[in-house]
Amino acid sequence: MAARAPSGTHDVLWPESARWEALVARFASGVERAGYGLAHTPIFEDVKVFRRGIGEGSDVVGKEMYEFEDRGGRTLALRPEGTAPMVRAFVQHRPPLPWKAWYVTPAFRYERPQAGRYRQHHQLGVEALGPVDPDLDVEVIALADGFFRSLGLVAVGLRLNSMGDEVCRPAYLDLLRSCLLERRDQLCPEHRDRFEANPLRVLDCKREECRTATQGAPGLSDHLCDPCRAHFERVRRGLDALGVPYALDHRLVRGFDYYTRTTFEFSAEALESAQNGIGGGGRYDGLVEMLGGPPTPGIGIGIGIERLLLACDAEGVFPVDPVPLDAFVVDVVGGEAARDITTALHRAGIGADRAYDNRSMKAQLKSADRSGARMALIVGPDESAAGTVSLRPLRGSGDQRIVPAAEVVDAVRAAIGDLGFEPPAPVPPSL
RNA sequence: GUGGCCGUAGCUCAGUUGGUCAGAGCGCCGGGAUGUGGCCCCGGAGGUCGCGGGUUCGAACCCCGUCGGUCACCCCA
Repeated sequence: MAARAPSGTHDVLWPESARWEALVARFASGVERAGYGLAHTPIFEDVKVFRRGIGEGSDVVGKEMYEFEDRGGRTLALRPEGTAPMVRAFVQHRPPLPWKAWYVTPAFRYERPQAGRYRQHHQLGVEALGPVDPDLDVEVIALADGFFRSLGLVAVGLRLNSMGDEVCRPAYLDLLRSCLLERRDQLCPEHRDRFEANPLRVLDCKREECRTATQGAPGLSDHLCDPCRAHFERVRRGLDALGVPYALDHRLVRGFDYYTRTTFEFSAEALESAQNGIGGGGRYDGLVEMLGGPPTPGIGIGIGIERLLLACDAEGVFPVDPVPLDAFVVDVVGGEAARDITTALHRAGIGADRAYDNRSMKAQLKSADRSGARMALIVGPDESAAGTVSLRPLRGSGDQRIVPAAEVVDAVRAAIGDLGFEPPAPVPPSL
């Protein structure tokens, strides 16, 4: 049996990997322009980092974590999401507030794979700690919105809700519980006997029974305390002012316990598969304390790279454009010329590849063509004897010509311009 | 964790009611070309038909199991 990647994981090979790089770069330029700095944190953490914040009762902590014990007896877990580790890093280092950071990371969850859902997926995200300012919520949401649009995506929906805080949420939950108790018989079998622990789940249930049973149920956003209501209104006003479209959705419930106040979810409407959530996040004003830090509010968003790319495919946007090589060296007289010329080109900052194993000219030129290189540099018996190289354009227009071997680097550089391409960027001398 | 569908060459797939059914296209390698890629033509390599049992005179084709893939539920990115 041939080895293969574990279930739910996947390899990202060239040229798809180029698209990933471009996506990350696009995100980075957007958020760094807004003052967010890149942070790398370990891929695994003490399992408590996740248990405390995400919540023991959540599916992610309860049954989806990749947990393991290391040789020292520590119980660790591969990160199932990006926020908790970032907050842990904040608690540990206490950078000055406000702390605005972004990340790109794999995330691991033991779930049954399906379209747009993987056991290892990758997320881009930002976290902003310190301010309670609703404009910070607006900033984070607007950054994500702008990022999606910059990719060319059009069919992206944004749903918005408020989870309240420790003041108003408990009271609301009691209200909702009693309401559900009255209509218990109308709920779906799944929730009939288990809405006590997390009644919000019922609002999020997609079954027809629960849908109709909760038709007139109270929405959390209608039962917010004054500070939460004011915060929510200012977030909405900010989004309105910036022209970021959204829909209020009091059924929007997110699976992590740490969320307070503003929560939101971006979905790709162009995706026909079930998993169309491309980004989600919200405020977590109690999370820093849960992880042992001083009371510090915060807000963040996580964006799924795989799903985002699927959404781009569905809309036919954000295509890959791999950077082509400048030259491909064809050497049919032993290979020493290929070795020397490609190295000289590399040292000069010019992209060059070559054929190996002394194959036929036809085969080498075929490789040259497939490589996408802009020109072939041919060294055959004639050139070898004359101390020259034949420069044959493969892309663009131009005639084949013969140049002295000693001047091949300059000739290639000149030819790049002649063929109408951008000149190669200068490279550090060490390369 | 539960359920539907699927599992034939590197890739996409044909394979009629079980009896030359081990194939095609693409890709790959080589040749046609007097040293010159892309198009075309010719040839070649490559598969214990996921694996293990069973039924049968005979199974890629039927049955059971198993592994893998895929989609959906759940949940999330």
